[in-house]
Amino acid sequence: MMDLEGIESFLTVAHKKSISKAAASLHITQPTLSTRIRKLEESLGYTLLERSWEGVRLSNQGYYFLPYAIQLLRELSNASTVLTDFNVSGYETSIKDVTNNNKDFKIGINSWLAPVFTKAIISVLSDHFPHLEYRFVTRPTNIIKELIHYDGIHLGIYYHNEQKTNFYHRPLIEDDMVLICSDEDSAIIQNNIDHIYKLDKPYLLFDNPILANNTNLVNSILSRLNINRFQVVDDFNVMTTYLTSGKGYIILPRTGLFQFPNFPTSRMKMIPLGEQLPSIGIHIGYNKSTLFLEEIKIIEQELSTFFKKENVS
Amino acid sequence: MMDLEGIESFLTVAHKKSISKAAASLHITQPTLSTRIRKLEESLGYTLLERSWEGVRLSNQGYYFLPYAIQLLRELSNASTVLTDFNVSGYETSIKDVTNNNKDFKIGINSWLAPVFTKAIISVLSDHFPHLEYRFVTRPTNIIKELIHYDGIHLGIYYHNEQKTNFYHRPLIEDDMVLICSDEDSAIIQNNIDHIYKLDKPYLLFDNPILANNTNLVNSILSRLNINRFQVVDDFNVMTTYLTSGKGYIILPRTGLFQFPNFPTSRMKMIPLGEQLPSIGIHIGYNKSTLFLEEIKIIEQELSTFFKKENVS
DNA sequence: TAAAAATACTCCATAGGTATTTTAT
DNA sequence: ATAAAATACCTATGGAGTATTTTTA
Repeated sequence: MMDLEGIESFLTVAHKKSISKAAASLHITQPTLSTRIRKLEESLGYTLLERSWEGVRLSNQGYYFLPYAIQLLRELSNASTVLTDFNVSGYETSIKDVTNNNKDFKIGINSWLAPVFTKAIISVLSDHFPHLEYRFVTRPTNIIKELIHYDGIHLGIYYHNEQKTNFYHRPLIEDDMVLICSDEDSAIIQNNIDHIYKLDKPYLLFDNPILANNTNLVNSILSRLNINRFQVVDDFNVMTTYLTSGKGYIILPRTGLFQFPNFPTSRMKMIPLGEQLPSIGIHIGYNKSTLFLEEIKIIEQELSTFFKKENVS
Repeated sequence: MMDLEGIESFLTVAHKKSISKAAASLHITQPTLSTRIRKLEESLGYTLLERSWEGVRLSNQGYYFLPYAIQLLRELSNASTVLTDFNVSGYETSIKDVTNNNKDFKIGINSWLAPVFTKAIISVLSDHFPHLEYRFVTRPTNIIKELIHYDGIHLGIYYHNEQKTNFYHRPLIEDDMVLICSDEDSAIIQNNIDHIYKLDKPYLLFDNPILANNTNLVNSILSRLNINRFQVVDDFNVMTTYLTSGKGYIILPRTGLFQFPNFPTSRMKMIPLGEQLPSIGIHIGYNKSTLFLEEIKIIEQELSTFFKKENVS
């Protein structure tokens, strides 16, 4: 199994651009570090370094892996910072609220769906359970699903994807896909996605975690539209800049529009794709053995009737 | 050093609520799992489980740690999904763009600062280097700093914090802090933060990564304003819902306002704090030995003059 | 040929297993 | 008394070191 020390070592090698030098700075021998890195590469299944007599340089995969390596290690230390450093700084009584979530009702929501559902949920809860303590956990779909499985949250709302669930879940509403592009480009496309080849622009592709959570969906869109050129983007704000600068176009669930600051703007157009692409389901899921079954039932029911009346705008 | 297997094991224990049962499902013996978990607790520095004769349950820290454990493991598998699964699905030539970032100019920007800087940077680059291939990397401040250090990006823009840097960096602009609250609450506060005690509402506190990246800043705000009650929030959209529902207030750098969808709205007010709280610097940083020094110099210069003219709105 | 990484081989630290004890109700 | 976790002790795998070989400009 993989060791975090191997990942730390990889970072040092990336910085020193040499296994020998990195080994020296880590106070271990060169062969030790050499095998450590090779072990890491083996357990990952791809090569991180390109070796040469002058030292090493990162491979494409190594470059892609680098931010994940850093983030992964920092996630650990961030959690520990809150749990250790913070609790000693004189806020013992109050800062406990950060971590004292043992008995709160915890609602997990996919990040893109937060603006759609939080308001409705808050109002249902204050109507029916005014004294209930609750908290939202906002993460990508797969994390929400795992949090339900591991009892880290009591209720989850997420986009349906290929990943199996071993808890109860059912669809809340169906969301359709829309195409977002600049004003001028929308005139070219004329509501028909088969015209997108006319745009000589890249498809804007969200990087992880979206990409890994929706490999099938992304693949089907790319092949349906014969897309062979794209630009990878890792953030909604950057996406907005690319779109308003006319540097590309993207296909999203309609609910994703809530992520754009100040949508609609004059520089961005939304084209509903209706039947041209399959819709995507938004699901609600929970363990039936949860403590908060009563609360969940009411939320489930209220959200269903709420969305029967008015569509997602 | 910590082992990912220990973290996986912790998740199984969380699910099974018993070390013995988790051990059985992992096909290891109970004492093995017992010591494995204790090793994990020792290296983290806090207790994850509350043991009893009926089994185990998560401690407060265990509950807080759980989403980090999941996210950390999935980060790894997400990176690998893109690097392995994706490359075999018939898009060998095009999907390479996702990972083939070996020679692109990579610009790291703090997530909150992306809407402030990306547009300006894109226009500088298309003016001066129309053929340059570039890419934005949007992460929390500390990740951006580490990415510069490990040569994962060539240029970074981030909020200045206590963490030391071992590369060149200098301030671009100073940002002041603002208080955001509901319309009614702003009438009570009257532009003076010493009146916030009059609001009988929690301070809305961003969870990690913001929290771990700004412990000093957060501590100084909490003690300056004598805040002893707060609500932890992990997402800007959820924050927006809390604010517009009048469920709390928050203090942010002014540039953070760009994160709110549709700001300003009628239900939210911004109160500039001016001299009442210290300002926060926005820095630009890079390794002076980078390949893209020419590009960086011009970006640095253009951004400086750009922000001398017009303030951050 | 020289400077780097890889390989071969030995050794010991530690993770895992078995048997047993402790704990709490 | 029982069902769980913890402890003691032994064993064996694998990570780290030393010495040496391979690689490539």
